Amino acid sequence: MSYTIAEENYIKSVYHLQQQSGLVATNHLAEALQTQPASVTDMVKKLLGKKLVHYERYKGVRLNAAGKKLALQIIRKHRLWEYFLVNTLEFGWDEVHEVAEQLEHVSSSKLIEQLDRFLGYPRFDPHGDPIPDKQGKIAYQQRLPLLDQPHRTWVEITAVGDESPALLEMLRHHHIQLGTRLRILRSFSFDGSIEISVAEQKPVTISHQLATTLLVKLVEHD
Amino acid sequence: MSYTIAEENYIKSVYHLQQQSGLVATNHLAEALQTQPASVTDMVKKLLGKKLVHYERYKGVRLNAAGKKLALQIIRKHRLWEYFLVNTLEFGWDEVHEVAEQLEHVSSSKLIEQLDRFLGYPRFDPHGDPIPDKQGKIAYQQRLPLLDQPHRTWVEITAVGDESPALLEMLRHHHIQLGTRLRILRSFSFDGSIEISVAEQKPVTISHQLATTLLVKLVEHD
DNA sequence: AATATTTTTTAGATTTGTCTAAATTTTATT
DNA sequence: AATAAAATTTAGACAAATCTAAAAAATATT
Repeated sequence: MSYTIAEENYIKSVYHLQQQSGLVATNHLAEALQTQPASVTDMVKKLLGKKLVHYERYKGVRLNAAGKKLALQIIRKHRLWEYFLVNTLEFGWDEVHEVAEQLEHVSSSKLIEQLDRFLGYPRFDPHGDPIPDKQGKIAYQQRLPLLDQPHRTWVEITAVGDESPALLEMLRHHHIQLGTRLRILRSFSFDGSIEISVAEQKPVTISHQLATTLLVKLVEHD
Repeated sequence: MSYTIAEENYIKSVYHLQQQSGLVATNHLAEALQTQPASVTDMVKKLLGKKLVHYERYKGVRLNAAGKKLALQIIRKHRLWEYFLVNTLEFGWDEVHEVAEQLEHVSSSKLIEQLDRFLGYPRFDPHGDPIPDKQGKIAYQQRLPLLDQPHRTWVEITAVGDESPALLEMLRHHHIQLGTRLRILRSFSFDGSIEISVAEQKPVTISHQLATTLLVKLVEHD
């Protein structure tokens, strides 16, 4: 079976929203999709007819198994294209979202398989979000706030809080990207800035604001 | 200004059909687009409203300057994606058309510019059709039937007659592809087959049927 | 030239996805 | 518990792109 672009966008939005709220409210979905609540009700009924969601009037929507599978396929396509745009076509990460929104609706299983292969089966997109595999399986990874980590513990950057070009510029300046290893050496109570050592280089200081955007996992260091 | 997928498909079809016939007939367009003549009339009126075509009732359509420019942009996207699919993602050339039909409607000038750059600014797609450049300029190349060429004259393959997997298999077997240099050594009247020398290798014989699919340009050989 | 055939257009209907305005249900407040 | 407010659904309408059937124009045939 195949789905329209509008249907795919609804399914993707429901998936993201239900991660937080379980049942997704009509108004919530309407806001996410920049549309009217009445339109949401209409479309949700259609998705119910196509057996992709559970839905009860005045209660809310959530995906059933088929809906989740579809959502993961779409998210897989979206994130693979984002990875492609950043790593192959040298897009800045602030420029990829809109284009990936379009590319994710191109329907060809061979295209996605070959793209995945060409890219080397990446498991995380440029923002650190996991790329579902062909079966929809997601690799999980810790995403702990850097600022919660004890001093001198080695960690690795797994994601960043936003996708602004300003943040990207900042990170480039400090040679920080996904996968970069670092540890906190000390923190300053005056302005909340912290001193870190990036990949065993000499220490640098970064602002509190920058530090809060960084999410990490714990790693053993030798 | 931006256009719907339906509008883009009409513009592309008019472009291809008017190459041959000048003015494009409603029925002709309907057949090419696998739709009803009545639908074509409706859409042509819309394209007229958007100032992309010349149109007179009962006479036919043709693109104006704006329509031609748009058509070339779409064809550029289509052929760049085909090149990408074959050369980067290792698609067989019989598998690319349907996917490129979808990708050509993705709208992002940065995407196309970066793709073009990544591919090395190719001027011909995998079938030998020219890829319009950013300005819509097309590189022309001779496409002479191989069988019309005098014996012992060096030529280079510039295009092939069809895109079947069977032909692709045949060409791979003989190490013939776009850009391959060869010359006819002799021809056999019995079955129309010809003996050729591919890239100075030892001569091989190919069938008349295969030979007729090959289009070439003349080259100087040293 | 008159008639038949083909091509094209018009008229009216359908589907998809959306909208506004009004009605209904749920939730919050007094 | 009654009422006010918020959320949601229903009803009816609209634009885009298509369709079928009928009418009109152009072309071909006798």
